[in-house]
Amino acid sequence: MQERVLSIQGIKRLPYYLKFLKELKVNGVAYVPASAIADSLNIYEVQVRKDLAAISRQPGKPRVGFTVNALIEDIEHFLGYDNPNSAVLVGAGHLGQALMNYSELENHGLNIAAVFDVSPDLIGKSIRGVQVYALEELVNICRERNIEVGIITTPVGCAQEVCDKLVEGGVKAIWNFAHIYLHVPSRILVQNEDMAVSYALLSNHLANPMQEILTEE
Amino acid sequence: MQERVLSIQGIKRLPYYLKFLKELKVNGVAYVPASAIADSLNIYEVQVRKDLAAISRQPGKPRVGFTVNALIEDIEHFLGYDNPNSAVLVGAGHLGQALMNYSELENHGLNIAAVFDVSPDLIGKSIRGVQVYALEELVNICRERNIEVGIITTPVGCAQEVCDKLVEGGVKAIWNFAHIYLHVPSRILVQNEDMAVSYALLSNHLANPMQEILTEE
DNA sequence: TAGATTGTTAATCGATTAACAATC
DNA sequence: TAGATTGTTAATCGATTAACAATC
Repeated sequence: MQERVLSIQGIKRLPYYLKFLKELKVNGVAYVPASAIADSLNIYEVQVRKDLAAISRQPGKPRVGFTVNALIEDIEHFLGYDNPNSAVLVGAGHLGQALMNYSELENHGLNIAAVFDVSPDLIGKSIRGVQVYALEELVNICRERNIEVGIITTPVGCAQEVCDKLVEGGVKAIWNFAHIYLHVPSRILVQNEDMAVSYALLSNHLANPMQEILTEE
Repeated sequence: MQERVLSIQGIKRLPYYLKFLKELKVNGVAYVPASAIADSLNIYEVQVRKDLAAISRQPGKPRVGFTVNALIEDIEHFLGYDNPNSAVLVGAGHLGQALMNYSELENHGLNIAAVFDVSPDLIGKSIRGVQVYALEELVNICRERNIEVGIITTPVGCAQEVCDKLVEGGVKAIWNFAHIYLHVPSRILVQNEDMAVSYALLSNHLANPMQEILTEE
């Protein structure tokens, strides 16, 4: 029997599978073969089958395919979307506010419990129903409310300092949008979302068009 | 002789090397060994050496290391930061405005020539000195000004439609921030920057802490 | 000279792709 | 039954890591 292990690249594909499956569901489609998922994303169907074999709790049926509803549930479960996490967001600039408006996060189990900023204009107000606090309160509020995830959308200059406070406050993971390599204890996961890295790939491709760089991230 | 080719993962590391090297330069450091770069990012020094071997135009010197200034120039050249590209940005919400404020992009050769939106409140105004136009003008302005890069920061619902217009307008690459797999002719590069993908990795890790997922993107 | 650091070649690891057997 | 689709095992490809020779 195959080991039920999914590659990191495979995990990255799951949100796209999920999006496609939800569209099928809305259109009332009950079953889907791996080939249809593969076609929608321009990848090989074997890859889809391997990914699904690692995460689906019921096997696909020959001549029929996979049950759309079951697959949606399995992917959501594997990605932990049924496992609520409490978070704080630090840095209420445009990027921070873009995240606050991204309702998918809430649907996927991420509850932003508090926002932090340095601007006196924002402190004490609320954004999308979430209170904005001064940075000084970060450690205490994280501890009191048992916060698991810290989101850093500050300027790069204070990102490490904010990160240290989040760690002190006891978070398990940091979602970092600043272009900096954060130093953290090894038990903490840092997930980087770095526009500078994404731009580097784009710029490099435009400067060296002979290189074959794939469209995937 | 080694082939001077850099892996995609290697390209993703370059912006971090660059950031570290610029800090050294500010501090007046003239030479740096690969081991110092590796230490700053918690990676193996052999990996740094391989990456640098692929992009540096002068070799490193035994007992001394690499020249900081030369390395900065070589990385910037390899990433195409000395190769200016003209761009348009579609979708002037929080995420779009965050990008407009990200001055690194301009320093790295990306000039945003025009912004597009559907909101009558924004059309005709300017953001950070860049004029906001109605979506109807997208194709024409791309053609007239020879735009090379289209940036999509719209809601997911209109992303494919905007993408089609950018392709019609003749862009070579699309920097896509919407959670959607864009269908484009094969000559066009799509660089995805997808928060939903990044979040999936984070959420999966929190739900299955036994899995060893690395901190790198 | 000895030692720090470089660059290269070979080995390992991880992910994708190909070939094929199993099943409804 | 034939054929569509599944899942698995083996082969290939790409990236990292280890071992080592070269140089100032």
